Amino acid sequence: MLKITRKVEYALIALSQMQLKGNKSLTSVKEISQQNGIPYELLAKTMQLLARAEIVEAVKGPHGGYRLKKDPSIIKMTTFFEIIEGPMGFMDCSFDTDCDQIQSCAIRTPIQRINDSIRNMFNNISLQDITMLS
Amino acid sequence: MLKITRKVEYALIALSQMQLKGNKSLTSVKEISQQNGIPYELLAKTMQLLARAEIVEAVKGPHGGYRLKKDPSIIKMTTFFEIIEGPMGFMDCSFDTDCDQIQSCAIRTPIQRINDSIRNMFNNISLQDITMLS
DNA sequence: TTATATCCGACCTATTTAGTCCTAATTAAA
DNA sequence: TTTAATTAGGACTAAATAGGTCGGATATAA
Ligand code: SF4
Ligand code: SF4
Repeated sequence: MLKITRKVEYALIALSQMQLKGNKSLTSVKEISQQNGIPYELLAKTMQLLARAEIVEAVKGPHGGYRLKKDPSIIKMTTFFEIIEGPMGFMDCSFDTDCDQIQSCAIRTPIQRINDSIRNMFNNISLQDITMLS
Repeated sequence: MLKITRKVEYALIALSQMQLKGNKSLTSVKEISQQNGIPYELLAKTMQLLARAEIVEAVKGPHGGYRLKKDPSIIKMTTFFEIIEGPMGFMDCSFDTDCDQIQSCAIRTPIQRINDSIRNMFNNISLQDITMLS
């Protein structure tokens, strides 16, 4: 419960490694997956999500790979999570309205406040805060 | 991702309802499950966890049920979550040491800080903060 | 032309979450 | 003393999510 997924972890590791190399040079999925013991195909798909969202830029062909496209310091963790995993919410009713109890639910309001606090917290953490290890 | 489970929600709803009735009278699982459209057996098992943890007190037999045993204002949400779902952590390495990358992992430290912030947040929210609707 | 990349969907597997079933044990009340 | 209502708890099944794999397409440097 309340865990991040491997895909998110892998993406963070990848970006962290790319930042180390500087954002001029390209880093391939192969390189990242080998150096960190991450399943190639899964990381590849995750990088594709980041490319679609224009977090990184892809260069195809031999000696291709990815490079950072946006400054990680302006990317919120909330955004990052949702690029990879889709809508994020503490409970179902925070992003869809399918719950039967939604009218009479006694805990919805207080728990929604917690949801907001968490979102708020991740809105104030940037990708840079995690990938720039210190 | 980052969602609470139904068991946690059901437990919160149950406790919320019990608090409304006052902590002298007993509330049965049947009553709670019917009034809130919650699966009886699942709620029953969840209440048993709370009883073992002495959050509530059980009374068997006809007209039996549960009543609050501890003051909800002194129970941290962290504790509550872990009673129901077991060890809570943002990633695997925050409560077990089985991850292969644990030595070389570039993101462990910064992400551990986030984990600590979340724990800290839930250490400062009491059960009462959620079950006493306002 | 070939080898090396990303791209992308379909698929499979494992794990976790959610829900069900069945059989005690306890006890108030008929 | 029997019956019905309640909690206790294990075994099981079903559904949803997470994690991982495969195959083929597209682009491009050498
Ligand atoms: S309405 Fe209540 S029970 Fe339904 S998802 Fe929201 S918090 Fe949970
Ligand atoms: S060591 Fe790194 S990869 Fe492993 S669980 Fe911890 S954060 Fe995730």
